[in-house]
Amino acid sequence: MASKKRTTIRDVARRAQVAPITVSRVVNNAEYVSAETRQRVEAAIQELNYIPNALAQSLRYQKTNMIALLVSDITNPFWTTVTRGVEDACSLQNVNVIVCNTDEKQEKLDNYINLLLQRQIDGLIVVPTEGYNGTMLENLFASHVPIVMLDRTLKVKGKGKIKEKIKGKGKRKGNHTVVRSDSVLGGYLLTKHLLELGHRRIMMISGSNTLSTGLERAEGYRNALDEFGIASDPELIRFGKFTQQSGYEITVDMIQHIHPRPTAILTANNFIAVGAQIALDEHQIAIPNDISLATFDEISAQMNPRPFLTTVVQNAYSMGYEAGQRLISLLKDLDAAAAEDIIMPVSLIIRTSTAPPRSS
Amino acid sequence: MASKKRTTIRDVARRAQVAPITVSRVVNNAEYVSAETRQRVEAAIQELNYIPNALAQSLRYQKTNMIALLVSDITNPFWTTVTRGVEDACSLQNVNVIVCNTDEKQEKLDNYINLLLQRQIDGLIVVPTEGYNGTMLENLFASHVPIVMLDRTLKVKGKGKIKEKIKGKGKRKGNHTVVRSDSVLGGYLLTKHLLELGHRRIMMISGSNTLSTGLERAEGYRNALDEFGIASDPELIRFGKFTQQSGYEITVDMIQHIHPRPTAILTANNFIAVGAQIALDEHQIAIPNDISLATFDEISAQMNPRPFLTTVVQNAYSMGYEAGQRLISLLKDLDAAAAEDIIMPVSLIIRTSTAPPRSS
DNA sequence: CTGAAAGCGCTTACAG
DNA sequence: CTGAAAGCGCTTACAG
Repeated sequence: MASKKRTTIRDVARRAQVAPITVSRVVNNAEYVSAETRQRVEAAIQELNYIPNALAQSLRYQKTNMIALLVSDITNPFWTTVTRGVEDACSLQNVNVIVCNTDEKQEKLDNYINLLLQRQIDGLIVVPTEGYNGTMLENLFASHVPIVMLDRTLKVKGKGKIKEKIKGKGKRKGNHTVVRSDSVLGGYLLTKHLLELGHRRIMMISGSNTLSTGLERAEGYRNALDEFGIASDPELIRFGKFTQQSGYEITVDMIQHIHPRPTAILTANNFIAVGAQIALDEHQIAIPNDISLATFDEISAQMNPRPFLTTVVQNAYSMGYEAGQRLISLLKDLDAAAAEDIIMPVSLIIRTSTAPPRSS
Repeated sequence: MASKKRTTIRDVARRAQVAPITVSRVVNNAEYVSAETRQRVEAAIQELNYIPNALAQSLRYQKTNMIALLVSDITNPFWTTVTRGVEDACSLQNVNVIVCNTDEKQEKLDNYINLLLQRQIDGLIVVPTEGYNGTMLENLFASHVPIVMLDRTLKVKGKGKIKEKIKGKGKRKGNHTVVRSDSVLGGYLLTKHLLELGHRRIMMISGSNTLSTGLERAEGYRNALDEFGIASDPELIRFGKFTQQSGYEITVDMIQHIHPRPTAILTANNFIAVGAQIALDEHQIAIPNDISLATFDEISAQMNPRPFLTTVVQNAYSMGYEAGQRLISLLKDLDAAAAEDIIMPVSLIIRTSTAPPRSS
């Protein structure tokens, strides 16, 4: 059987007739190495096809130059775009990004965190999973590893430790900061738009009520109703999941059970919107003639080549980029965690899925 | 600023009043450690929240227990399913999988390979990118790192080294094997189905002609035509990319320029099919009344809740699982690379997108 | 059952 | 400009 050993710095040193440390100097093109020696070493590196062992380097440097991005659903185009932003911000600083898909599963998140800590990851960007109540996030916050909480924060019922540690609004210590979109504003803008069109019975189909995004988008909805002096009907606010399935089910349920029917629906993300669309479609309820539909986030271009949904868009790329930058500054100085949360702006795009209600 | 140092085995040893090696024994629950000592050490581990440094372990073991999966497009549900198969096969053996998305870009593939080799990855599962002509794959084959080439092999024009090394059919040495679907058979089955329905002008829209999958699916198509004694019209075979865009463009081009129009289209993957569908739709060409459409791979459930396309399906999950298993056996014994390529079966699912041609 | 020594591959001081 | 020693955190092989 062929030898499995990889070429080491010692092999190169022997071949170039120098000490290992000299090879190291050439590789890291540092300090004074005579042109002649350098050439000899470089030749040896070429000939032996030497690749430095990053494990040994990291062990010595006490730094891996790797950060991880833990996202909840890599198939969502929103997250692939965020990922691109993170990668671009990090590659400028020669930091490598490991992308891990938690698939909205707490065990996966916990496994990854554990694995990454073992592998001495320099820092983490974490999108917590729905309804998270695992233990690793707490461990993580207890560690000195810099963290950026992305998009969502956890809202735990009761005053758990995690809540305190994770909320972090205005907090001045700890090893993390938060980068997220202005969900409250987004919910407000969408609702206000519908109210201004004349809608009075507006249904909010949100995601998980264990996630800040789910709660805050509903909060913005309520704020707008308040502003217009409309009492919010509890029947018209539903929490579920941020999935197509959930959007579909809640919409069907609404169609069957809520009378009079709302004249507009507001969904808390793109997947929910698609589910709602399918349900409305199946029941021959026309958008916007019979019901208006507005949503957070764009539908993927593939599923929806000609966008027609009125939407609040988050700038996914910028959000990723900011998160990457912030984590890198934490890497350099953990105290930077004290800095304010980064709250990304959102903007309303009005398209043809929203119109005045028929009755008005 | 808070200390960034993580807890080491030495800290634990000090606390538990034992030697570091004893802590190591407890952690790896190996050999004889007295119950009393073990308890003391475990307590110290708990109290200090000790996490072993996998970098140091890997350096010592000369093994990382990590393999990487380099896929061409993580947004394609085919590849997410393959990924799940790889992960399941590997997790049974306590091997961790790093998933990297090359996005069909050669530079990304080369970067990842380089990075992963530096990080001493134990083995790789690689889906080469379209039109690859980089250098890292060659380096990789020159190394002793076990590799599984997945789904596609590279076809380089002329007899390049890479070609020889990668084709590997029946070869008895080297550090890799190939796991792929039976593309020739798939192309044959789809075409035969259309021929049996009475179609005689069948257009094949394939992907890249630098990839085995693109070429072999067209080969199966030609085989079936041969069998039915039909001369293949070069105008009716088109290579492009495995993308929706490419499928769309080629279909539009066909609609505008090819007369008489083919009565059936065969697309080499799901994305091409979606592009073709959209183009046909835009030109009010009905499926299957005006033209039949058959394809490789399923369309994602999201885009297509009620499947109606006649399809050759590859078992993506099994393919991933087999690839994972094969790589793990290579890890244990590189000579296993000598084993035969694994060629996964495909099967034809007939739905409503194919029907006899109108003229017949 | 427990520990001191040596070494995985590299780099940071420190000498020359 | 070049190198010998020491150490990053861990475990193997050898002593006791």
